[in-house]
Amino acid sequence: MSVQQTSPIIKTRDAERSRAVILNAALEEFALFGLAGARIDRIAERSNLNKRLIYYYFTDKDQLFQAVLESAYEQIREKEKKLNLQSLEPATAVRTLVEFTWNYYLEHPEFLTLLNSANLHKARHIQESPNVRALNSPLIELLGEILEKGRLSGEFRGGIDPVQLYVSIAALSYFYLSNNSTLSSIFGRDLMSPKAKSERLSHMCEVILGYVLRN
Amino acid sequence: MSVQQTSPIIKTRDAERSRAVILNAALEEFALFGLAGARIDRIAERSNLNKRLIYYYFTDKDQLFQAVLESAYEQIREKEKKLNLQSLEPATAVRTLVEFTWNYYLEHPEFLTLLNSANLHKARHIQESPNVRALNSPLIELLGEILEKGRLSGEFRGGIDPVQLYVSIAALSYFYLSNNSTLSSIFGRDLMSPKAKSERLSHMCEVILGYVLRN
DNA sequence: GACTTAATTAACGTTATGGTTAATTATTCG
DNA sequence: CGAATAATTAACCATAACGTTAATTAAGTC
Repeated sequence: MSVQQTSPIIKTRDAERSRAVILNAALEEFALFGLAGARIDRIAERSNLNKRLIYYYFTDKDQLFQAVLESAYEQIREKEKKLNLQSLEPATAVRTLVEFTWNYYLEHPEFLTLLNSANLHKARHIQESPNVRALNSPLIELLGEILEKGRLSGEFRGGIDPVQLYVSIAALSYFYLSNNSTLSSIFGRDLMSPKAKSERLSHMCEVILGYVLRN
Repeated sequence: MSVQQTSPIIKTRDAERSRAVILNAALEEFALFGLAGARIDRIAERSNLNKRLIYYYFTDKDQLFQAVLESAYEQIREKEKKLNLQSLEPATAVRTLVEFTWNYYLEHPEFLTLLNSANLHKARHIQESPNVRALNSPLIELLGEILEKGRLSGEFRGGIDPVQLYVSIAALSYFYLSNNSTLSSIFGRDLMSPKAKSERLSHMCEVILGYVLRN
């Protein structure tokens, strides 16, 4: 019975797979250490692939970072689409967006640290990426329509700028999670306990809906 | 007439001054490149002092970063105190806090990037700094009192957690400014024009006061 | 004004790091 | 099957980066 012996593990070659594995390892590394703190050698180790392949597929560290960013944006945009906000009542749509944003950031802390790195570099990597800029959040237009619908039915106040609202919705979750460590330290209070998290979500919904709803 | 010739610039020695110069140069460097991206050699150049002095006064990069953080926190706490919120009407106090936060972040972008770096490192440098933790935002207690006063007079709603409110106030300004580059890029809209900035401040005041005020 | 101590400097050592060279092994395709 | 091409590897290079050694110069002190 000649079973696969010990571990010579015959690796079948697959460019797509290798590329994806590297991208994922890089995502982890960049999220953990930032762009400057990330180590190419460590990304190679993480992916169990030869370092040279990173350069083979991504040219250099910056382009690798750019690719990681692009992929991260694609992923959140993908999930945003699935929300189908246009089919919901305006108030429900806004609440759903708040909840989605919160949960997405909670489940993807890498996304936050990645964006922080991108911003430290003045979004250079995004500007150089036609891909990301093309994804140009159609969410904003959708949110505009939702606000208009709500205003016409009389339940929303008028004059709300969808960009301001979107930024505020993101801000409330983002800051709490991204700065959780310093905040918890300063306040001497665990902001990530289940109770704290649920209180945060309630609070954010109250703030945002309180603002949007005419009353 | 033997005037101070050319430029041998007799440097008087002053430990306090040197320490302060280094601290300031380090603040700039860390704010610009993050902890990992910052270069000790560059900090030496920035301060026009010998590199060895950095180690002489601050031991190593991490402790230097910690000192920079401590100093940054001290500065904002100092300014917060001067607001004298306790002497204002509750609604005015809250509005003042929103405006102060916005302006402070606007005038001190280094503070934001510094905090981002601190958070990337899980606030390790703050936990190791009894100094910062002692500064334990007395603002929260003050805010609690303001909320209570507003509730008693009937103009504020009840049941507001001062920590949640404080985090939200900070969040609205912080995220907008810290993530300004990516946001501007994604939305294809300059968020830092005077008009955009003034709109942002109005929006934030509406959101926060709308939440706090009973109506 | 010699002596001690504190501030400052130049030069150096070691390791880590991004990136490359050049060879090798698998895969594809006529 | 055999040539051409694509994926993968090991070993290497240059330099940048943190931190140190050890000497030097200014400031106090008696």
